[in-house]
Amino acid sequence: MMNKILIIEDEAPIREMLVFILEQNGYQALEAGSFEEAQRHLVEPVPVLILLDWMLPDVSGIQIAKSLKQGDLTKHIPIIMLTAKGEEEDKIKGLEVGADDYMTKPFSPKELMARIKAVLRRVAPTAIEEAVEADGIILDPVSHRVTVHNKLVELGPTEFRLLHFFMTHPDRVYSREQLLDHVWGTNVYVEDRTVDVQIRRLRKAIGEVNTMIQTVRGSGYRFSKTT
Amino acid sequence: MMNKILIIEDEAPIREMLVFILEQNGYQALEAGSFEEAQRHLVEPVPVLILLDWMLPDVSGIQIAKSLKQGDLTKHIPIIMLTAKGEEEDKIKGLEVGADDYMTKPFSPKELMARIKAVLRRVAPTAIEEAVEADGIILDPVSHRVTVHNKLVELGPTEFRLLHFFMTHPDRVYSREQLLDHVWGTNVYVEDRTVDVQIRRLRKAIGEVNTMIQTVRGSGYRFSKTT
DNA sequence: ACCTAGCTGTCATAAAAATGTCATAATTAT
DNA sequence: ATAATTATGACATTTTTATGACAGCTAGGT
Repeated sequence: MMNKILIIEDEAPIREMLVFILEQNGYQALEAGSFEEAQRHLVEPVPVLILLDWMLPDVSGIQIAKSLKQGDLTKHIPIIMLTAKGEEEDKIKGLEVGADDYMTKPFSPKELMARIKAVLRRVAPTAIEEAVEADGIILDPVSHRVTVHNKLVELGPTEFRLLHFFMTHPDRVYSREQLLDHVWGTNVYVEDRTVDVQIRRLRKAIGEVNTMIQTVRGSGYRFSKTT
Repeated sequence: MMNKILIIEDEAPIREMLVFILEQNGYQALEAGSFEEAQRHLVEPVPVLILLDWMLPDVSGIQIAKSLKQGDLTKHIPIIMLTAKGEEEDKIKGLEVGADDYMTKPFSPKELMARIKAVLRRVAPTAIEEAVEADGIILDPVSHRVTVHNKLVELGPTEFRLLHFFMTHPDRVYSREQLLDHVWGTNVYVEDRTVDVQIRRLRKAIGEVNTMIQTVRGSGYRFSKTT
């Protein structure tokens, strides 16, 4: 995962505390004491979120937020404003300018992480999860159910993802490595042969229609209605 | 409260004006230039209202309204149509298809907000106050009572809200985080695992029918009559 | 202000399910 | 027949969920 989060905050102690919390939670923290410093982090690959202090010495938070929301590269990056207590009315301005949330200092690590996750969740709505159908197999990502000829089938998480991938990418051979990338996710270290085993489990689970999961000797596997 | 309102309007200037007005009034504005773009906003948590332009380049407003009123997720979202002057007869069609109100461009911010509030006021009670039933479970928000096979069941506040949410959103998997968002409310910071515990309490409280509260390993929980 | 009872969130631990790997059998290609 | 490749069953480990216990909190009552 290793998502990058940019911190724009002039006070070093607070910044370091934020870094600590973020790294503790599996994020990569980028530090900037000013808007200028921040620039060098605003290049590809761009951070997924920005924590922006409201009170900065030179440029005000409002201006930074505004210019962030104008740049093509940065306009879609959600911003969480950090304000001191009692700057309530800044909240209004902040949200107007395009901040996605704001947080009053001091705050707990728990609150910080909760807000970050909430914002990220809000910004990246789950893709259009449409049900897929193929020759009697129906897979519905919304209810997370799979039926074969209208009979419910129990699948483990990996089997489910594997079948979903196959059904959305039919008539195409995928090597074991490719399947690992797509279904298991990148940077997962497992044996190629593990794919074979999951394929077998999936075939067993879906019964007769498993003829659609085809072995392509020397190449990998393919999902297809025709043999 | 941060209610989301979705704007479907192809002309950017008008859209931006709407955004400005809405945010000024404490709503969160979502923008879409086409029906397609709108899709990505039509996922949980769903907007509370949709402002829909009548004249869109590709699909007509009527069609959009129609398909919105068919989707399970979207059918209860009120729609305000935006029409140009002189398209009077469209009003008829619009209301037929399920629009809740319509407004002729140009309009003042005051009028816009007034209509939005009126529509929300009109819609809210029916949506929220209605009793829900599912396979022997009856939950009545008005009397705040729950019966299972006509026997009264005692629920704590959180259990009640959780059950209510499930019953009004059946056959859908929700992650722990999503449940926290919907049932506990945003800006509440509790552990994911807390959901497990409340689920257990709710299951224990409702007795045999707890088979409807289903664990979906690796994904979350689901409420459904069928297993 | 001081109790009390009910709710809630968290933690520790138990239980269950899923997963990766290996050894071996079966199949296919050369 | 031999080598290469895939299928399968078994098993240990890891991951995920269920459960019980407990302490803090809150609202209502005295």
